[in-house]
Amino acid sequence: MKTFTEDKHPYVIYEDLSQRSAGSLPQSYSSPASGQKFFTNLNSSRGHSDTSLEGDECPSQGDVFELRCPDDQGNGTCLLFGIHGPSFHPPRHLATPSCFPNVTLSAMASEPTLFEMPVESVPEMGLGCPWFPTGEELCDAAACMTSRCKEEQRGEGVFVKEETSGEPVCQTRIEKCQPTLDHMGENLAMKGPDMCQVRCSVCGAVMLVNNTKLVQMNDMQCVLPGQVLNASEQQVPSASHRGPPELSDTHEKETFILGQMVSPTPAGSHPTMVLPGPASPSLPFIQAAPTFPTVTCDVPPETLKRGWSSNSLPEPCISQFSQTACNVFPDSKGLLTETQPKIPLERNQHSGTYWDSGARKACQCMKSQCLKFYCDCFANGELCIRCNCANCYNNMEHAHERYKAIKICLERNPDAFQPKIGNRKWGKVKGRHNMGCSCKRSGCTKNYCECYEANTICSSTCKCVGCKNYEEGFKKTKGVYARCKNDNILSYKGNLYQYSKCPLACITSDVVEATCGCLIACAEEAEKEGYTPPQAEKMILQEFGQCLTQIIRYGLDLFM
DNA sequence: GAGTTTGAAACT
DNA sequence: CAGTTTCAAACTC
Repeated sequence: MKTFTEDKHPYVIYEDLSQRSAGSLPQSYSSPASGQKFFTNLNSSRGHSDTSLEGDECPSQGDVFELRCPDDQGNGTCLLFGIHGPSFHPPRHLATPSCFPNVTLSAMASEPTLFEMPVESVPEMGLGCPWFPTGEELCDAAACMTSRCKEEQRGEGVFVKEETSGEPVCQTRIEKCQPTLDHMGENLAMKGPDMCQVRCSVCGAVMLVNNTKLVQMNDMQCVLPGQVLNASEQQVPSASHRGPPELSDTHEKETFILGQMVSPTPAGSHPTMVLPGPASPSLPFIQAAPTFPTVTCDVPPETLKRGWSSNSLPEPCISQFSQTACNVFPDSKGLLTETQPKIPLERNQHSGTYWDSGARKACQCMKSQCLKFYCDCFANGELCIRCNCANCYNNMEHAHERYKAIKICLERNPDAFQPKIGNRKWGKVKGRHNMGCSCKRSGCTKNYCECYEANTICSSTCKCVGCKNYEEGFKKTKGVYARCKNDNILSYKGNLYQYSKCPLACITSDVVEATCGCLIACAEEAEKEGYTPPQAEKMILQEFGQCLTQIIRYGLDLFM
């Protein structure tokens, strides 16, 4: 194992893949950034790469890991695992599907896809961090669960999923659950109707869903091709389902269900179909389930015609899993169709992501295929759902193209999908725009301005001209500074020429005052945020550096 | 709703 | 890296 630092991110790389396969790799390692301990799930007996992170502690902010796990041929498959949280927007990490058979992506995509994991919300589970895929990945997983399968309802809430060959591969049961809590302590059930739990009785795959939102999923491993135990024929499973013996053996020996190691279903017995009660101690994470990116499916359950019952996983979600993404809507005759009416949302309906509780803004991209940052959906890391776009590729039907686009963006800017608004707070407004704006005509007082649109004031990172986007209270107390630091300095251009041709002449008393204003504001902010003196000092120095940079830049501009 | 304006993103 | 083009949202009429 090698640890090194590249850019700001520490990496851990397993170079000797045979070492890992042999099981000699440490069962745990420490984050080079935080010192936190991680456990690697090194169950190599399954015959395929299944490296995952299942530690008793969660990754911390800033941790980025790169793991290599071998595929069946022993080739190293690169897995990037980045943790940038905690933040409201979950961090992202890249993973190759083959590395995570437990989330069944291997059956869904041939290319890596984005994972997301809200590190601050991981509950204490005893066995460590489960994977918390996005709604998108949940769709993938569920699609995997349903791919090659057809659903057949056998009794209320019980479904047998069969391969098209007719051999059952998975049985699930759906039951209503008691309200679950997200990491903010909010009651998810308060946000939506019936909460259901979907569990595969064969392998323990678990999803939490409600009528409109698929909330959580755990262990979808039963859907892996060749890894699935035949529920009704466990004693003598067919070769097509058992897969390599070692896979099934492993599967039978160790199955993680809801964060607990449980005994496998006894051979020959009928799989247990009764779910533990919602308050069952065997469901520790349900008590404090983290908030998930949710996928809204707007088809009323009563309109569903087949498959899942009205109090279960809704049909549109299933559709979305296979990426006819919530496009199944009842037509005038009440029949489900694929022609979803595109519903324009109100303008300025805040462009919240699906992390927000509010409605998501629909894009109207015409030429970008929604695979460029022109598209807000794509830029927010979302799939286009109910958008008014044309020739959209920002969906799982074009997962390959989408992945490529994501990859390009990340290559161009590794933080491309990080939220643009930082956590720093200025008065009542939200944080700062990380990149700053470059407005020239709008005065930063219209929604053209990203800072203004995000309800943030412009900062020294902005390159705007004629900025009027500053905090009013600041204007009264801080004088010159209040005119926006950036614009403030720019505004001296005219006067500077009058003084001298020395670049230092740009450091007028006004500029000094403005700079001091910046620093004082920074100090006040640090105080308000409760930063420690070293933190505050660092923050102020950084601010000072930015001010100096601006002064130098504009000074040079003026006298060149 | 069509046309214009705007600024971010993409491109050169 | 700067200038230009493309793009989609915001805005105006």
